[in-house]
Amino acid sequence: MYTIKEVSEKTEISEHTLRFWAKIGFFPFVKRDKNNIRIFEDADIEWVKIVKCLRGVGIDNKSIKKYIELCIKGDSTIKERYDIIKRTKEKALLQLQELNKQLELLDYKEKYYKNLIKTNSKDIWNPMNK
Amino acid sequence: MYTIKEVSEKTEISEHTLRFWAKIGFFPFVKRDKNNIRIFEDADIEWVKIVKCLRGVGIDNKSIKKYIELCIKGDSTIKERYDIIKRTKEKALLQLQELNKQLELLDYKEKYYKNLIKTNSKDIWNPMNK
DNA sequence: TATTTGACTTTGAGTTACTCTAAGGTCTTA
DNA sequence: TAAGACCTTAGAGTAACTCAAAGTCAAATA
Repeated sequence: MYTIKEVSEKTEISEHTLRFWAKIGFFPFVKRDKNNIRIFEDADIEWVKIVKCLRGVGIDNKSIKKYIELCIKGDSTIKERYDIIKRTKEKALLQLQELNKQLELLDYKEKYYKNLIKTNSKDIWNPMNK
Repeated sequence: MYTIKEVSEKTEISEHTLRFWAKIGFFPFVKRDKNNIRIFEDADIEWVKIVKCLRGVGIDNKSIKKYIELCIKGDSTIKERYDIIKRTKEKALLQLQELNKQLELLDYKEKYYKNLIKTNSKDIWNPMNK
């Protein structure tokens, strides 16, 4: 059983964001104690990680909410949930490609600047080198 | 020489966003024709791609603006620009790790659902499986 | 020639997803 | 009993788009 602060530390999601996610219905299973304080179980932490994963690959909050509702609805929605996960994975793979391209560009620029500094030469006006 | 529409197609950045970026000073080198229409050169396209790359790895607009100003300032800022690129690259590498972790989770879930469908079994209430 | 089409312009409002502040309740420790 | 560390909520503020409205201009079509 964890407080929101502990969940924040475990998941690396800020308390603010966790409360915001709670408010918009991302944690329908989290109980409260007699003082109205949220008590997260281990299973809730896993749930937070899933939400973090979906947000992390750019799924918007409305779609995440929809997925959560499908989970609650039960077995009849398994196929639909499978499709969502599959599409999300495909999206994430595209992001991976994009990120690798960006890393290549950053690597090129890092080396360019490093060489400029080492040889004490002047920068040439060419956007590729900026 | 390209119109904003062509730049949008070449860079996969919406015209809206390109105009927004222009407004906040991301393209200080783009000229206008006699009708006040922006004319992008090949070098400007490269520049757009660099901005896209920096935004893509989550650098905020204020920091991008600062980097652009350092570029304009000239050779005295080379070391500072090198540091920015280096830190950005490190940030992107962390994102790559994170994305790979997320892909692992999505892959696990995809397989889980696939198996549920194949064996026509029931979902077990466990957040790892949602 | 007139008008319609389509690309461009600007300003400014709307949206998403946080992010933060203020005001306040409860519990433990000095 | 008061300070400190937790927690709560409502609501304001922010970043980065995203879109709509209103308008200019030039080429293509009736």
